[in-house]
Amino acid sequence: MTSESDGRVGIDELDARLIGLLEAEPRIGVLECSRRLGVARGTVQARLDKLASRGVVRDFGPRVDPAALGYPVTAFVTLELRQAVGHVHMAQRLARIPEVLEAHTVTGVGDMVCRIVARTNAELQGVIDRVLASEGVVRATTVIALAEQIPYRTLPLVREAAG
Amino acid sequence: MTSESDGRVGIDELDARLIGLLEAEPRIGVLECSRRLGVARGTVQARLDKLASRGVVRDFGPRVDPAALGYPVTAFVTLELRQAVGHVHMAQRLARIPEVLEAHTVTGVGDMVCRIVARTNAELQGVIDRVLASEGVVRATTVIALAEQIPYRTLPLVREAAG
DNA sequence: ACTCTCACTGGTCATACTGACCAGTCTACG
DNA sequence: CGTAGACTGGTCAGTATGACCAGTGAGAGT
Repeated sequence: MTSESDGRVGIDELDARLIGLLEAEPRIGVLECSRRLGVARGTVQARLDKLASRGVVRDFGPRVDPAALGYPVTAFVTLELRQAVGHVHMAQRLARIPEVLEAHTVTGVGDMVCRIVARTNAELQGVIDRVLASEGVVRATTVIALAEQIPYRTLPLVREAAG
Repeated sequence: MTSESDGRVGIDELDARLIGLLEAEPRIGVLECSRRLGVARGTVQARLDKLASRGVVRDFGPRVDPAALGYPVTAFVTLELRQAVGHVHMAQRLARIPEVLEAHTVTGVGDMVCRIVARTNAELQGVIDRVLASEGVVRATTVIALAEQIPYRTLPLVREAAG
């Protein structure tokens, strides 16, 4: 189970190669993976099962591109909440806005950070308005993402974890 | 092709249900999808092909959970760059740090926002140091994500786009 | 009214992947 | 030294896949 020397279960170099392979070509299937990695099919299957059961690989769901859906504008909004309003309550409100793709509570002056998208810069205003419509927001700071210099990735991290 | 009335190609309600289905249970395959959606298999296949070719569904790659990999700490770092240093150059430097999962150039006083992860809060410092080691960073603001109130999602947006 | 195009249906077909097994080998470890 | 765990290389039946096809219905354009 690739416990290096400590008790932690970690990631194998084979695991990393497997994930990398599936990342690059998700459609190839277990058999082809085993061929390319030079191991038996059962091994690949076992590794995948283990990665899935440990939660390292959550699933193989479709990765939707909001831009292709017609929402090319991305922005990050930092919310400062009135003390009285709980994060959970705020999160529930945000969850009802489809354009809110993600929300975190964070340290610092801002209490929450969320990622929102919109069809246009003009509509972005509308989305922000809906976010702010929730009473309890004392202040909000919005920055618009101009370019995705590094698109979301986990591969380097996986390789790093594999050692 | 689901052009509502304007020239734009959009998303169908069937498309949305299909994506939702695959999001919930990615392993079921085309045939099972067709059964659950009550349409012919060829239709599902055609829809999927179209969604893929239009880029709405980028791929079905493995979704890796950094926390399960041993990196439970997430933080957002806002970088203010010296004018002389180009974003591209900075992005290249950041790309070499595995813990940097994502980076955007943004409007506002900060010039870049990036998402980083670390094994512990202590190691987070190390990661930030590596980010700041890149000359050209005038100032950096870090906020640590305490909780993921809304995990990254696109389904509501897909449904919204489907109308 | 006619025809064209397009999407969908419901069916077939051969291919080949899947998940389940199994015995045997090798290594690390107590 | 013996055991547990991981990997190999093989088989097996079941079944999904991708590629087809003819026929139908709706909508657009002539």
